[in-house]
Amino acid sequence: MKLTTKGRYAVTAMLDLSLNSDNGPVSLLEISDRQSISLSYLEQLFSKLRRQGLVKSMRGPGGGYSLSRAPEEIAISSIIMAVDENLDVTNCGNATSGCNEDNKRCLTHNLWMDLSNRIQSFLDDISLQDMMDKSDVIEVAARQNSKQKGTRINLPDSL
Amino acid sequence: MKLTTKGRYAVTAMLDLSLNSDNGPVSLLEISDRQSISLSYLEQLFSKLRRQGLVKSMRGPGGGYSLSRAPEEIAISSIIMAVDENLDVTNCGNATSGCNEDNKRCLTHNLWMDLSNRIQSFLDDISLQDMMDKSDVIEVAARQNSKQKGTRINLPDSL
DNA sequence: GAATACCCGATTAATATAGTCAAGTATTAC
DNA sequence: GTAATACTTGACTATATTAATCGGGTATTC
Repeated sequence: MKLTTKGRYAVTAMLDLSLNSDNGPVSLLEISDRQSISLSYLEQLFSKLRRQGLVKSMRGPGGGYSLSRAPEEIAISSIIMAVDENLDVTNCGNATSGCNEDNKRCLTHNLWMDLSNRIQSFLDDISLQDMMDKSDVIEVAARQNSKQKGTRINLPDSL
Repeated sequence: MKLTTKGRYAVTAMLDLSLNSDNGPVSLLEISDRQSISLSYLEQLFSKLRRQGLVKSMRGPGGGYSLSRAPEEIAISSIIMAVDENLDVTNCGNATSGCNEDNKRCLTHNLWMDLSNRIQSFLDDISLQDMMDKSDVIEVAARQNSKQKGTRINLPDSL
């Protein structure tokens, strides 16, 4: 489990998507505008999110992305892991052989794996819905929405 | 709160230090050998750890580093934060002004700060001692120790 | 005073992050 | 069916961070 800006971007984008998905699919261009994340970077992120089954894509005019399941069902951890492909946080490449065996250095491997697992299970318990429910989210989103033309709730970046 | 390999190195080194501090100060050279972390990189890390008051240094022959307080009193979070100087995980530079105000994008700022805080308080509750107490740590350390000449318990890297 | 080991700054190499560019393909609307 | 929309993909580039290296220090012990 890594916590990087990349993961933050992904969580931000997914939150934006979730908050704005009342009127059908959301295009990456919209998210790019609202969150000030470059379109191409979003494309990279959503390519991974789609392959991990977190979002569905619809092509053509009016197309875009939508959540593939309810926000209650999407854990923050799954978003972060989807874009942080590099899953092995260990130096030994998570090698099950030659690591615990033959005197290879593996003590902190276990330690870190354990810590990593605990952080992950912590993030497993926080869903997209949980984050949407936070009062300050609703406040800020509403305030920003009132200042804009569209009917959709807007989600700022700075994630 | 960021989780990077840098922080992992620091936690590894601190664990090694903690496990081997029975016979006085531990030199970085020892840690370097046991953990396969370059000496100069350790110097960089311990420079920060020392400035943050987590370790004490003693110069001269027989010198080295020692924990500045009991391992029960050292939270994993404090180690990671000591070496990850870059504390603001927000894009707006954690600006208290101009962020919540004037339509600057700051919703996910709050969200991420909250998430970051929750992760941090989670890591606040895990001490160096907690990690030392783990059974697999003791097992591996003992096994490795039995295969080496020195009397000290050895801690492998791959953190 | 020689050996040890911390201390510090500058430099470099490797990797990851973030963004760009360009050429696609599928779908919708007309 | 054609044009516009919008996703899809891959290659490429710039920047930042990470990790390591080097070369000189200073303090301390023996």
